[in-house]
Amino acid sequence: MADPYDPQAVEAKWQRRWEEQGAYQVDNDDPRPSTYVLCMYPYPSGPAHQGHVRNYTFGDLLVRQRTMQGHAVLSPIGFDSFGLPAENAAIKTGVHPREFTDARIGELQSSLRRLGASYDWRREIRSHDPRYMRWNQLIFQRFLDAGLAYRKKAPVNWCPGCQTVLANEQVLADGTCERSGDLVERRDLEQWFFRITAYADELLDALDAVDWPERVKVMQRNWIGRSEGAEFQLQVDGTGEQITVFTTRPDTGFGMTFVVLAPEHPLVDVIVDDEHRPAVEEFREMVRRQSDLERQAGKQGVFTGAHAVNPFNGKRVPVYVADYVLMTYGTGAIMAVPAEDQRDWEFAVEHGLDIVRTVQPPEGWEGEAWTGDGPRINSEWLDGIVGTAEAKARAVEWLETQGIGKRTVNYRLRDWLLSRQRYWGCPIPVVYCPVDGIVKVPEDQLPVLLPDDVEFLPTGESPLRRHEGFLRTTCPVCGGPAERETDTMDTFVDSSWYFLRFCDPWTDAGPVDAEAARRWMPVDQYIGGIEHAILHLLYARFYTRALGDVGLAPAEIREPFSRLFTQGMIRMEGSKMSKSKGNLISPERYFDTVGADSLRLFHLFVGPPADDFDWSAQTDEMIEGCHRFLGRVWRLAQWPDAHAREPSAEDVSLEKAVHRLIDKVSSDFERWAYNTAVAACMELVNDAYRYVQSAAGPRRATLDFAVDSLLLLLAPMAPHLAAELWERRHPGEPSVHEQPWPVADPSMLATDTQTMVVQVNGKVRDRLEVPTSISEDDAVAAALASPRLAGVEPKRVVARPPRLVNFVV
RNA sequence: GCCCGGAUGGCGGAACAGGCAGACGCGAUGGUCUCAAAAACCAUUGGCCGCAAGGCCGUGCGGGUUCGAGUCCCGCUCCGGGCACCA
Repeated sequence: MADPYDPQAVEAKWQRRWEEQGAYQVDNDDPRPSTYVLCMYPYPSGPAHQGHVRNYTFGDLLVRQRTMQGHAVLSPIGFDSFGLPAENAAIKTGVHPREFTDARIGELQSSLRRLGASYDWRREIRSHDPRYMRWNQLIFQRFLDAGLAYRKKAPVNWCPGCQTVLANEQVLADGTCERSGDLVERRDLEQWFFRITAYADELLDALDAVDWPERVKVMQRNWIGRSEGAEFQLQVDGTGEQITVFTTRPDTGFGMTFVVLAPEHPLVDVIVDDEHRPAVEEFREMVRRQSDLERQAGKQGVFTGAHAVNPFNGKRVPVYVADYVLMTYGTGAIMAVPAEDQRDWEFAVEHGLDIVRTVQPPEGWEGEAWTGDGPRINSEWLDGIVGTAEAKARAVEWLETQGIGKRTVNYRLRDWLLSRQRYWGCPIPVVYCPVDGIVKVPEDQLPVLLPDDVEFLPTGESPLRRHEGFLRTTCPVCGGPAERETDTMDTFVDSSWYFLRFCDPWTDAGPVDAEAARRWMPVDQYIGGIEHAILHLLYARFYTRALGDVGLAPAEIREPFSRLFTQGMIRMEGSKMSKSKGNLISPERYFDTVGADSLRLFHLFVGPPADDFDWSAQTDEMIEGCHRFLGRVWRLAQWPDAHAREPSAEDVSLEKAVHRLIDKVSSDFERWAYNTAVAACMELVNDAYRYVQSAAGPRRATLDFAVDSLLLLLAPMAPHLAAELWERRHPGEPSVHEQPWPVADPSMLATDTQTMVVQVNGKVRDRLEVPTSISEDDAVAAALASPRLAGVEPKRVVARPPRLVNFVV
């Protein structure tokens, strides 16, 4: 009898061998057709968690299968190694973020190797590697040259306790600082931005062509938030001032009964009259102190004392300042049409302002704004028009002929604020000179490195700010004293182009080698968590285009990821699995017991890869079940006795089942149905056990075909076990992963007979075994002959041979 | 509030194109082997009625289309996610 299945021994052996052989290293001049499979590179938080296991199991399956299918598969890995947790750890423990991060990377690497994931480790990238930082900084400077990076004053989250700016993610839902608990304020500070809005249209339109999950596309579309409308000018009564407003409903202009400016709008100061100035000032001050959350609480506002003229009907309307109008969208000013906008309606009711309907609402509609379609009323030359689209077009045309407005498009998307007042990130490579202003650090001095001799204190302020050696420098232009930029880049910058660097991570000539990028890009399959549906994926799409447009990458590569798969999240009792919640279940304990193959198989089997799943009390038992299955494969593959004989009906039947399995697993892999692929393999093993234990016993050739096929199919799923069993069965031959992916013989896919359902009025009355090729007449005759249908006199017959016959009585 | 998903046995899930609901696994029950246990193997396992043959009910709820609906349509309920005063 064969030795028992010892996953630890088998897995260690094959992991060592793959490592020694460089099994999944691929060269850029590899003659085979190219495939680029990429899992989102991880933030190194320590040993892998189950979310990593899931992600890298899916990726590894694809890498191994495509390799067996004859492709040169680029499968790189790296680490998104800048970020706040390392800095927080430094503040807490005094360990330098670099030391901390390198240790976490070591742990995660070990987990990935023990999982049996196959990478070209020669191409590894770490965001905090000076060789990567150099190019990060060069890209920034080229963007600066091209006007794609700029600096401007922007409202930011300011924590008075920590004396620093916070990222949005660090502000809790109740508007307080996650660290100090202080109420976060808004402050206007100079910040760096990337001009992602310049690409808004292209980023939106190109979504149609990518093979991505529809919900991710929808999220990106909503995030970009394109809305078409018109901008036009209003005269402020008694002054020379004009207010420009943006609206998506120019067709409702006759219903404008007031105008609202955002509290931050620069015209407020100019148009407010003396009587109302104190109240307006007080209101603006109150809004300035409010958090976003408070601001959303209600609709408050005050009258400025000024009036504007509605150009549609020449009427004087009051100008208000209100918190529900945002300076950051459109022009920061609106024409308020309470009858057709619910927010304006509420404000009008609160302040006793006029409401004039310009679209006739349906019968019985009252007490609210009507935003639907309907005949125009109170609108002079628009009266009677029913279609909103037509009315809009007419209104815009009118604004244009009057010379006071034009058709415009607005986006919800804002430019990308990339500065972070943090230490553990890539320094922004500029200096500030009192004479020459913003000056780039000369290219031959890149990268600007982070100084090591810094103190990490719980003040929240970046240590760079207090590091004189870093801060004080000389101006590259005039040689005079200058101050270095102490902000670092958002870590999303690092992850926005790493996939391009993977194509040739060695080149010294620039961030991206054009030839290598042309060979591998775009990524054929990108795999990662749904939590990156918006930011990372949008930034990467922007970066790929911008790099092309500034000449740092081939300009024809626009979309970085042609296919995207977003795996579901692992939850525990309904909440997202994360380290901060302390609910991690380490994969290491499974590696040490049932082995990596069993854990991999579990993740493939537990449910659809795109769905979330709950890690529950039952999960260990299910992993145990996968281990049990692999044990059955282990013993089946080394089944001691089998005979040589002419194939019997049972032999042919098993062989056909194997062909169907090959067909099913292949197509299930393509449609991300790993769970049913595993189930089908289990079913075949069950069949095979019945087969080998039958009275006649197994036929050697049939059993070998079944087992070898099974091992080939399992090779991407349970790679260690498949490799070990294949080697035992085929000593001296190339390994299972070097074999071609099996292909089913179409002539063996068809079955001779199948079950036909006989129904009466749609209810199953009998099941008959019939030839697959049965004719309609024969099917009906066979069904009628069933003793279970005695006395049935059909009024109508629905025959769908060979699946079903239904009699209507 | 708006936009997307989802709801199937005790549990995870399957049913890919409107045609056998519950594949596969977990759990449970019974059996074989064993001094015993573990492991392994075999069998049963949606609910109700029935000795049985068999029958009835059953995919969140209420309608509808169809010979036939988990699947399509209309109206809800609940759960999850995204966006959220975006003019």
